[in-house]
Amino acid sequence: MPLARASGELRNRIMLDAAFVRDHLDAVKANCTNRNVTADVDAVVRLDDERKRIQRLADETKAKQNQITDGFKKATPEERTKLKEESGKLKEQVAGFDAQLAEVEVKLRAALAVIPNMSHPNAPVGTDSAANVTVGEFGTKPAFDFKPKDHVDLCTSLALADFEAGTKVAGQKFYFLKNEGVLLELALVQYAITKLVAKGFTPVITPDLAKVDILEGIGFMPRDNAETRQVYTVADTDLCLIATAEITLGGMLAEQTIPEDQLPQRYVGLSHCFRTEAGAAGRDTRGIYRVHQFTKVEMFAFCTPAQSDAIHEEIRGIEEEIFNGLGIPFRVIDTCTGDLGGPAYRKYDLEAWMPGRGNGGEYGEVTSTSNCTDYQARRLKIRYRPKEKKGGGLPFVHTLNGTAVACTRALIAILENYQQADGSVVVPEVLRPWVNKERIVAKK
RNA sequence: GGAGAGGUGGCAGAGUGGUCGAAUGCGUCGGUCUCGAAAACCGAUAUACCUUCACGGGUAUCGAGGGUUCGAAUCCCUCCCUCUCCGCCA
Repeated sequence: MPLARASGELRNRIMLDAAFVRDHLDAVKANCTNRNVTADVDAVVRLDDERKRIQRLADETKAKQNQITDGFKKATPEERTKLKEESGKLKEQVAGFDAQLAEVEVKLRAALAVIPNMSHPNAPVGTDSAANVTVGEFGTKPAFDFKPKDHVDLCTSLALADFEAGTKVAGQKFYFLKNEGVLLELALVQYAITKLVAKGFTPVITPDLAKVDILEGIGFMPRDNAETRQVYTVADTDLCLIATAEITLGGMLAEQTIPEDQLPQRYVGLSHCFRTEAGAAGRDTRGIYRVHQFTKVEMFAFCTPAQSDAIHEEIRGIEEEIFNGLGIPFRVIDTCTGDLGGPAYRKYDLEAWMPGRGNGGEYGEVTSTSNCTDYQARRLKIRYRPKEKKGGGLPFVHTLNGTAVACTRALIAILENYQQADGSVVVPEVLRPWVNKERIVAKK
């Protein structure tokens, strides 16, 4: 099968950052420090200067060529021979400049690629998760008068999942869902999508694979070496298994210009998610907390810069509503700068209480919502056409994403919080229309 | 997978080697007219990058990449995509 080519449009995507870096050099450097990222910011300016220099030379040479062409028609035969000769020389020069330009652009792109997005002024500053701030707590942790089981025991005793079969068929960290495990997953999907459609989100089922260019535009690094790569690549193609529908939903509008009056656009996408979990070997090996494949309902929004802060709060509110609706206790974390990753400008995590986790229960991340401002839009070339025309180019949209329901993690929280002394699990009320029972009991 | 047709500006749609960044229509914006509106008329209306304090100037772009030529939307090659028909299949 032939490899699909990267489109020319996408190829130059990261170039556009250079001017911003140049204009905010100190702020960008400080941000890298806050984010605990080592990046040669000065190299960007240096390489950008070089790029401009070469481009000017190339453009001037091309202009000369065009002049020759313009004068060709009224030239005498002798003059024409001369002009052809001259044009040939210029052509060689242009080829040289273009080659240099391509080389510098590759370097510039590489230098820009490691620079993270700027950070929200209110995001807590800190280099690791210790600096994260809890900004809200919801629900009441269940008080058990028995020793609560973890989700692995519950899955096994209630026959909701088969981990051995998963390992046999696909390897460690794969699983089969069975019985009410299946019904619960489907119910969670229905619950989330139904709720979001009612809120005006457009439902989408996305591809489970996407091209490397799209992954990179969203901020993933599929070209990393196999040891550190977070996504699966498909051999002999330029495709990856997606790690989240954020990838496909964001890519959906790549290279488009959207009229301002069509913003914001809110989508709710359903997909499978595939993660190599490179670097997580040995961690969370039990059960379905950290797996290579799971199902997720994801929110995604495209909007103007003026709208993104409010939509971020809106998405966070929806995530809270979903977990409040499920009756699961959780807390909300305002992620600190060092923990934001590359694309996020600000990020909130919802951490659900998981009574079976660790020693006597622990919080575990169940959702995450990020405002990526124009970081992804620049790379994917998603612009909007403002109502009021102003000078200088079309601005980029802002993109936001947020988990509605990550099925495996939600499943853990449900099973562990809703378990009963007799080993059964009560089905959260909002899921009963789809599960069709109030309680999951052991099979005979 | 096979055969055919086609990919041009916000949209529709001309353009088959030389002022073509691109006719025309529609749309949009501004103006005239009007008490106001419609209609009519006049004008403006692609994007990116480089350059300039600014006016402006330059380069590139007609699906993508490469080639022929002094010169390519127009000719040649490769690829991608869309449509129609056939085959196959959930």
